[in-house]
Amino acid sequence: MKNKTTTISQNPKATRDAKRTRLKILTASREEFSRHGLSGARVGAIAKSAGVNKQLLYYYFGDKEKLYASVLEQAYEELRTAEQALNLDDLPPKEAIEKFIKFSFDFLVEHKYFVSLLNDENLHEAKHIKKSKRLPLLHDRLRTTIGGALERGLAQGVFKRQVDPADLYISIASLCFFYHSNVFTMSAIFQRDLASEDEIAKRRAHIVEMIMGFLALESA
Amino acid sequence: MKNKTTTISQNPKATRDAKRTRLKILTASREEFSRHGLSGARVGAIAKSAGVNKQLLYYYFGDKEKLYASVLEQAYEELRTAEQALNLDDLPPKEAIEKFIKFSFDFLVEHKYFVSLLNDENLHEAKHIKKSKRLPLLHDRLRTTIGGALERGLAQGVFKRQVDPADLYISIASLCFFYHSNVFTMSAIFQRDLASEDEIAKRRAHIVEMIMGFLALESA
Amino acid sequence: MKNKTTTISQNPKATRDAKRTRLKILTASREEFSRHGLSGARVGAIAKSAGVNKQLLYYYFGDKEKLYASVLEQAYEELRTAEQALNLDDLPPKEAIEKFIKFSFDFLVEHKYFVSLLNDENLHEAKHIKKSKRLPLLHDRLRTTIGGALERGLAQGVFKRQVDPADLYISIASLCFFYHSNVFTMSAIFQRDLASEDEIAKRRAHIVEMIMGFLALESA
Amino acid sequence: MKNKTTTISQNPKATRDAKRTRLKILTASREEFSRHGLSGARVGAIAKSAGVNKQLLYYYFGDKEKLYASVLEQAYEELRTAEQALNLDDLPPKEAIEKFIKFSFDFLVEHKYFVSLLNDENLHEAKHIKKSKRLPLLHDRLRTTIGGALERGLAQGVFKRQVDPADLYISIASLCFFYHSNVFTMSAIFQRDLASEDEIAKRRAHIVEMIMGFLALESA
DNA sequence: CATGAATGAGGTTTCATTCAT
DNA sequence: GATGAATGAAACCTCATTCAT
Repeated sequence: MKNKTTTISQNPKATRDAKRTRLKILTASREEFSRHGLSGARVGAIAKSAGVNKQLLYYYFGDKEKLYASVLEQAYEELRTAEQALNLDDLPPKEAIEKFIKFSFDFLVEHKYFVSLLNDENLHEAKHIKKSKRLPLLHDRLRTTIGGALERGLAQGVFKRQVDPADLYISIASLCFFYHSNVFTMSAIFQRDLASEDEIAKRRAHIVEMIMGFLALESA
Repeated sequence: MKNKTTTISQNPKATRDAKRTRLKILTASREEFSRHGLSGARVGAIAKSAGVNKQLLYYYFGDKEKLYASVLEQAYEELRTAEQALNLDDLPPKEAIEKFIKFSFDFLVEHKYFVSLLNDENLHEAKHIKKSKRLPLLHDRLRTTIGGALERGLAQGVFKRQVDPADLYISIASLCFFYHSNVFTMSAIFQRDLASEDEIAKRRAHIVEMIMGFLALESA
Repeated sequence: MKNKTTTISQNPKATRDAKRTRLKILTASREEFSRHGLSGARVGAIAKSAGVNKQLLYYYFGDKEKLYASVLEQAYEELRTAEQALNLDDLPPKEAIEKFIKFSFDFLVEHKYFVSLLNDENLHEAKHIKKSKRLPLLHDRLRTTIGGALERGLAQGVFKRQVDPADLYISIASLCFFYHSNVFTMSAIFQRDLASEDEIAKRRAHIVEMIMGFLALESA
Repeated sequence: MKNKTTTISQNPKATRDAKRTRLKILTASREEFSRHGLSGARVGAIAKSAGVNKQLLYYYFGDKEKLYASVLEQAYEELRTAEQALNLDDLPPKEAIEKFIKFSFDFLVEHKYFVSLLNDENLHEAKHIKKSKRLPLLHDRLRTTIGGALERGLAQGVFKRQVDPADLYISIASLCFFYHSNVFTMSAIFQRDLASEDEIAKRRAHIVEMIMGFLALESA
């Protein structure tokens, strides 16, 4: 009786498994919201692709907007969790920052939905993630990690300038995020397929060089 | 026929002035689309805020999506026109690039709708602007201008590395665009108001320094 | 051009006649609301029986609840208008009161929807008619009329007691309204068909006698 | 088996006590149905306020409508039981009738839900209470009681007219019921708070006077 | 006796769009 | 060039009810 929940989750074919159902809904929602945005997404489409009754979305998440907020929170958590798994604190400063840049870039390649979700959330002035209490905490840890690497690098002389870790983070995020975020309009305008593997690899290198160069350069 | 339009536009209160009406609709649409995206925008809201009958939107633009495409095209034209007015070709290379960076940043401060419109269009994989024939042309001129400055700078020794003008453009755009595009989520997560005048000014300087530093640094 | 509206309303078959359409909706709504109450009524059923598109109800009335409020207001107006057409002020006091009682009773026989509408509105604690500004005014006139008859009767000695016109009105309304309002439960419990013509006529006489007797009796 | 229930009801905290659970559901239902009517009531709301699982309502009562019928029957029984506890047969005729009037009025003050329930049941043309077999029986006794008092009063000369007990009952019920039933719309229209203690006391006296006066008056 | 998970039908409302003038 | 009236499809959401345990 005690391990009832455990028992059920061990059964992958159980139909009455709340956790599994919740997750199926969340995954389907992420896909739909990232493809069409909050207002373009269709509750019916989510239910269908999750293979559940429409009403179940309401049963578990209340309404469309709360479901959207849950998707956002989950997406951010995924990012932060992966970041922490990098163990940057154990690396020498240059390696740490470089690894972080590459990770930031690659994460977006592998989680394309993240870009669209965030853009759409910005359209709504971040009102959904503002409600989350967990997210700022997760971010604090990241800031400490980057800040630590920068300080160590400065002490060891491999970095030449004092940089606010948040500022650096924003620059890295800018360079990584924009490319994926605007790949369609840029490709259209430059008439050049920026989504090709070659272009992506080139860009990745370009970003690493720009950031590392910046840190290695004495401030004016 | 020719002076008919002229005559009418001289009368600012004319109700039956096609050009004026078209413009009113376009302006209202830009606002609505940038605030809510294509699917979040409401045709009725546009008509109301433009002060015209809903049916007129259809009369002038066909349907919602064509109206959206018109707004996008107009927005891009505005940007490119302003860029050309900078006359970068007449400036020394460093001044030219620096001026371009600052312009790119400031334009987004003053035209916030541009950021949202572009993000939303990327959600739709740029399918609307792909239809435009004018936009690539406008862009070519820009590439030439930046490329020219880079070459002159390299020849004069003020820039130390060979850079593809498109790559540079993307980096500049990344750094400028992302900050405005993601100001809400970043503010929420960092719990710091990145939309304040101070933060914006700091960011602007940071970007200029990063790009100019990059160009001045010998490639690894 | 000027008498455009007039012209249209003269055409009984016009499809694009706002006034006629509004009225059709209102009539169908009155029927549906009186039969099923606010929450039991179906917007779709109203549209169907009015012979119009569902959306049109929203176009004209905003939402279900505003439509309900309009129905209530219209129903009350009908009652008050009919009351005023009685010209009670021109009659001797006894005749006036008696005519009023009979009218009050008969009105409910002929406008059965009125009873149900009012009962349902009381379930909602009169929140819809509270919003109406016209209704209290209409009622004031009635109070004056009844008050006048009572005073004249007292002066002439045909009535023996001083009665607050509002109190009398409530008593009359009670006796008339309840019978129609509770005809179903009473019939069920007494196992006697109180809706038959005979019973109704008997009741009508009984009420007149009770009220007139009361007024003729010296107060204890 | 017999004393099982007894045993359990001695334990007031038992969760598995059928009788207690049934009663909790019934009480919650009475509240919900009287507030919102049959169609406005929500099964989920009842379950929640009864503190039980929704499915239990179905287990005990079959469906929403049967639950509604049970509530109605219980309410009526409460009324008739209280009426019989008055022991009117043991009183002199005038006292008996007067006591009955006052009781009828006060009962509705203290059991406001009764008014709403009955109104709503009339909206449904009494179809639920029609199914009850007990209710007519209960009513017969009442008729006999009132009839007895009327006859005795006539014989003793304190009442001056022959009145059908059912007719008298209806008049009393009308005057008592309507006031509570329509207190909201009447207050709104007269712009006077008829729910205040003063108004209620005044009304109660008025009704007693009107009925007793009627009985004391020789028929025309 | 009791519960949480799940469903299907249908409810109100919104939306882009078209018709008739 | 401009309007108000009207539509059909589909959106979100709610509801009473049943299933599986």
